[in-house]
This record gives sequence, structure tokens and C-alpha cells, in this order.
Amino acid sequence: MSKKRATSQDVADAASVSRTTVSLVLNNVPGVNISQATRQRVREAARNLGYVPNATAQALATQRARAVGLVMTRSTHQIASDVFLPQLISGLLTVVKEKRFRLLIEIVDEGADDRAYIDLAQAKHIDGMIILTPRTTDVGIRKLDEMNIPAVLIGEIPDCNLFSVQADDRAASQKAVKHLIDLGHRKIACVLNSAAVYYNAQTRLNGYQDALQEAGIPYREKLVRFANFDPASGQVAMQSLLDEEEFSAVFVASDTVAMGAKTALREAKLHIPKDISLVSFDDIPWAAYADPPLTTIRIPAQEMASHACVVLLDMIHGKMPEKKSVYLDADLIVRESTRAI
Amino acid sequence: MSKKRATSQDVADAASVSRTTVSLVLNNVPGVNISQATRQRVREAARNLGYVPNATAQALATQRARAVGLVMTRSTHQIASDVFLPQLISGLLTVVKEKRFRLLIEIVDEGADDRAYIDLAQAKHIDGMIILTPRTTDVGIRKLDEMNIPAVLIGEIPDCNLFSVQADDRAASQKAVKHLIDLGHRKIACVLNSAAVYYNAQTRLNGYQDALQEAGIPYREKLVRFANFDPASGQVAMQSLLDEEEFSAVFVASDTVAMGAKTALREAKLHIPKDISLVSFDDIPWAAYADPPLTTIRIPAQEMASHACVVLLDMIHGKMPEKKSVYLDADLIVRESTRAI
DNA sequence: CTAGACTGATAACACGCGTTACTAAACGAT
DNA sequence: ATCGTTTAGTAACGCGTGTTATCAGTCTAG
Repeated sequence: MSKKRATSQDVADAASVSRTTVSLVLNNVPGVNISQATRQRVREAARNLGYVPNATAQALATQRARAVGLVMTRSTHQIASDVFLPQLISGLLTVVKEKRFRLLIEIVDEGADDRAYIDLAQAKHIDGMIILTPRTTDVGIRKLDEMNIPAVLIGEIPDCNLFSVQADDRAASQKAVKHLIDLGHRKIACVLNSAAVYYNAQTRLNGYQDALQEAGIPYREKLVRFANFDPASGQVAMQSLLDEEEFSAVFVASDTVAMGAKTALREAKLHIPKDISLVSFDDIPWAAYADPPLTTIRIPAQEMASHACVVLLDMIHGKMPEKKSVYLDADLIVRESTRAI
Repeated sequence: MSKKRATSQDVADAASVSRTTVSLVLNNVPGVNISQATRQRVREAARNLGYVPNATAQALATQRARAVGLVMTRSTHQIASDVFLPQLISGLLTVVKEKRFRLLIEIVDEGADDRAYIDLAQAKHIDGMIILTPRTTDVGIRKLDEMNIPAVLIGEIPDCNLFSVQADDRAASQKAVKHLIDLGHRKIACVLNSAAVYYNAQTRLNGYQDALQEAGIPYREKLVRFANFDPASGQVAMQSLLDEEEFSAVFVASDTVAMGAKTALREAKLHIPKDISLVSFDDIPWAAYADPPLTTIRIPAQEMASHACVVLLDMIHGKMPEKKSVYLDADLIVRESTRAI
């Protein structure tokens, strides 16, 4: 039953024309003279045979894979607990699909050598790539600069000429902390989302500092902890803060980390927002349904991804974007985890 | 600066051998006579030129894309809020990577015609596909049966000959409800994760019924509600239950839905587990950090994905699996949201 | 009547690789 | 010296498509 797939040659035979004609007709090549009658015959033959062009052969001939890669430098464990991934993928898919491209997921080992990214592109399975929140220490990414490989970063790293799309984390963090200050809080602790090698942890810390400075509150390093993406690390960080410091509010730079922080607070019999005000970051679906619902910064992950994808596709088609970096606004969503002192 | 990519011909020239030899050496083709000296020369030339084989050309020549697709029949909105996606992708990536395959994400429109899945395979960009929790009403999937296209379902649909991997939802639900019964509960409400066109909602309902029956508790349809994947629908469902029925415990067949259900309970001033015991399903990361931490069924999403991927790769390599369906155990994780009546 | 423009279609090459069938040389045995 | 056998390597074809240069025929203008 499994008859061989029809090739363009089969279509040509069926329509009694050359393969060239088939290609010209089916691809609607402009400025070419083929009679309507012939076009009709070809289309019909293609339909009858259930002809689907072989994407691989097309890619080889056109030197275009019609695919973009989402590449991440993470362990599979980290990927499994990445709450933004669905939104990012969703954002990419909407764009990719409209342009009739495909989406590949690639992962680059943490220990991979410099050439990892380049090899990805050289293999020609993708025309360009979107690189997810790279570490500042990643050397391979710099090499991409030099080659002429279309690439867009989601998230920022310093000293890098690649185009990037990100939320304005610094301004957003400032907003979040300012909200606490406006409510009268002066002793405000800070739990960062991850270690400082991830640039946005640094950026969010800067926003925290900006807000303090603006309000004339001295920055105290002892009030700051670095978590590591997951709830468990947030719990540890918060416990450490509770043991060693005194504060009436806390800025947690990630909802996921905030989950753990909340657990620590609960175990210390502290109530949010009665005893401690908490403002968080990300607005994952959980935040709205937490107890109490969390005041948090909404990261427009989906928009970031689709924007990055649009930029990338432009680059693939030879259009260079004018701005090197695009910052998307991230709004503060006020819910019930914060209150006036 | 952007020198053209090196092809195998370039390597051949540099090593003063034929392109055939290059191919034979670099692919380690067994049972072929090439001197060690020549092998050395070829390898060195390849390294010097930074040769990376063109995957597209390889695919065309071998008739193997070395890629599998994860295909979903969902709106991009649903994808954005799919909490399992990261775990699934992670599971797929671990397997795919080891076998040096690639992972593509494809989405089939809800309104797509029968040929959508087949076209995906015909395009030859992927060697096989993993289909995510299809709706029972999906007609396109049945067509895959007939063609000879490697495909594995994650999740079950009735009357379908495709291979599938899934959690033993029915047994797991039974376990969850039995846990409540063992604690002395008799009036147990049930909120399903989604509408019944998604087969696992039906299956989980069956498990609920099994447990009741085993304990000699009559099944009452009025105690059952169908949610729709997200927290909001869970909140509505729980409100409806609270308004109309009386119960001391509830089985919510999805953590995400349980988020909303918890909000409804909180708004009704009911405390978990003092007033209502709640057992849930999925064990998403949030469950362990909820207040109180949720007793829930752990779905081995990552294992399901990697197992499905192993099966799929076997099929691609011509090995048919012996079992049509594989059921993975899902364990009950007892935390603090349930207690004896 | 003829040169040039236009119409409709095609032959032939390119894309980069895998692979089969074949050759040429060296070797060993009779 | 002759013949088979092993060793080392290559020429040539196929994968399925896009695309350019070309061709035969028809129409138009001078």
C-alpha cells in the first residue's frame, strides 16, 4: 500500500510537461510565461498524486533550511523546570508559522567548546538562531559575532554585538522596589533569581539599587541573596535572610524562587502581607493564584520571543534591524502580597 | 572574512584524496580498506578547514533527516500555558541528543484537514513524530495508521492503532481517591482537568469511580465538574460545587486547575485541609510549594517523553515495539493538603 | 520580407553528500 | 611465470529540487 512518494518528476510526467515547468508553476515564480492551461494541468496532477515537495531537497537547492533554532545553554534538568519555555515557544511558533518556517530546539552543553554554536549554523539545518538567556561567561557566543550568522539573543550579555531583545529588567525592578518604598518600607531585602553570571540577575540588582538610591536609602549588601532559578534555592535564601537580617519587605526577582521564599516565610510563621510585603518578578500563571495573590512584574515573554523571531527572520532575509537592543516594557501588577507599613 | 564553508570536496583536495575517501573516513564506514596514514591526513585536513558536513545534503543522500517532531494540536495560547511542555521537551532532548537527532516543534491547526500530519512526514524534514495528547475527535491521526509513518502518541485515544506512551491515569486517580477514602472521607467531589473530548479526563473520571465503587460509595454525577486546563476554569468549577453540593474532600485532576480551585476555597473562607481535603494531579513544581503543600499524583512527564522518544527512534530504525501501549506508574505524593476527617 | 521582440517551455547544471561498482597495484601461492 | 586474493582508493551515479541559459515558434514593426 505504501506507494512511493510522488516527486516533482512524477508530477511532470503526469502533466506531460518538464520538471522545470512543474517547479515554476508550483512556486509561482513571477515573470515567467506559462499558459493558464498548463498551469492548471500541473496543479491538478500535483493534487492527484498528493505531491508534497521534499523539504530537504528544496533546502539543498535553495541553500535555505526555512527553519530557525531556539538554542539554550542549559542542562536538561534546568529546561524541565523553565516556566517561561512554553510562552517563549508559543511566541516563536506564531511568527515562524506565519512565515512558513520551522522551529528546532537545540541545546548546547555547558561544557561545549567555542565552536558549538557555529557548528549548529554550519550544519545548515537552521538559517538562524535565537539564543536564550546566555551566561555572561559564554565564549562561543562571541564567535558568532565574527562569522556572519543570523542570531538574536533573548536576554542581554555585555560586550556583545549581537542583536538582542529583552524586558527592561532594570526599570522593572526599580518599579517593583519603588512600589515597596511608596508603601513606606525602608528595610527591603532582595533575593535575586540566579547567580550573577546570568546577566539579568545583575540587572535586576541594579534596579533594586536604583530605587533605593532614588529614595535615599543606603544599599546594604547583607540584605541581598542570590538564588538559583528554583524554589528550593529561594527557600534557602529566605531562611538565611530571616536568620540574619531584619526587614519589612522583600523583592524576589523571580516567581519561581518566590515559591520557595514563601515556604520559608510560612515556616517562620510570618504572614504575607501582614508581617512581610513581597513583590516578585515574572508573573507566571501561579502568581495570580498564590495565597495571597502576588504583586509581581509581568514579563512579556511571548512578545519577547515573537519580536526576537521577527528580527531574526528579517536578518535571514537580509534586512538588518536598526536597533541593536530592544527593551520591552514590563509592568508592575499590584495584587495582595504588599501593603503599607 | 566570511570564507565559504568547506565542503567535503575541499577536504578531499586538501588531503589529496577523492571525496569518496573523505566520506568513508569521516563516517567510519566499517569493512573498508583505507590506510591509517590516509585516515590521518583526511581527519587533519577536515579539522584544519573546520569542516562541518552539510546536514541537509546528508539528509538528502541518506533519506534520513535525523530529526523527530513534537507535534501538538493546540492553539498557541494553549501551548503558552502548558505546564508540562518543559518536562516533555527536556525528556525528548535527552534521548534525541544522545542519538544525535534533532527536535522539531510542529503545530497542527485545530481546523487542519486530514492530511496535515501526513504532509508533515512527507516533507521529510522529520523521520517520525511524537504526538501530544490528541483529542479523541482528531481525524488526521487515524490516517497516520494507514500510511507507514513512525509515530508515537503521548496520551491515549480510543480505536487507534498507533503506539502510545502514557501514565496509568486510571489507576493513579483511583489511588488518589482511595487515599481520601482511607482518611475517612465519603463525600468526595471531583473536578476533571478538561472536557471529555480529551481522553485522559474521561480516564481520570473512571479512576475516581473505581475508587468509589471499591469502597461501596455510590457515584453521584452532581459531585463532578469539568474544568478546562487553566486555573480560571478550576475556580469556576469549585465555586459551582461549593454553591450546590456538600463534601469534605475533593479530587482535582490537575494541579493547574487546582490553583483556581484553591482560590475559590479561600474566597469561601474554607481552609485546606481543616475544612476540605484536596488531592490533586500532576505534581507540577508549584504543588510542593503551595500553601499547604499539595498531596498530588506525580506524572512522570519527563520519563513519558523520553520513553516515547526511544520507542519512536526504534521504529525509525525498523524495530517495532512489542507492546502497543505502555503505561507508566504515577505515584501518590502525600503532603499536607489532606487529613483524616 | 526580415529583424527583433515576445511566448511557452525545456535541457542541463548546481546543491553537497552517500554509496556501489570498479580499477590498479601489491602480494602470496602454486 | 601465472593466477587468484587482498589492499587502497576512485569514478560515477543518485537523492529531489531550484534556476539559468537556450530554443523553437509566433507576432509585430519597419
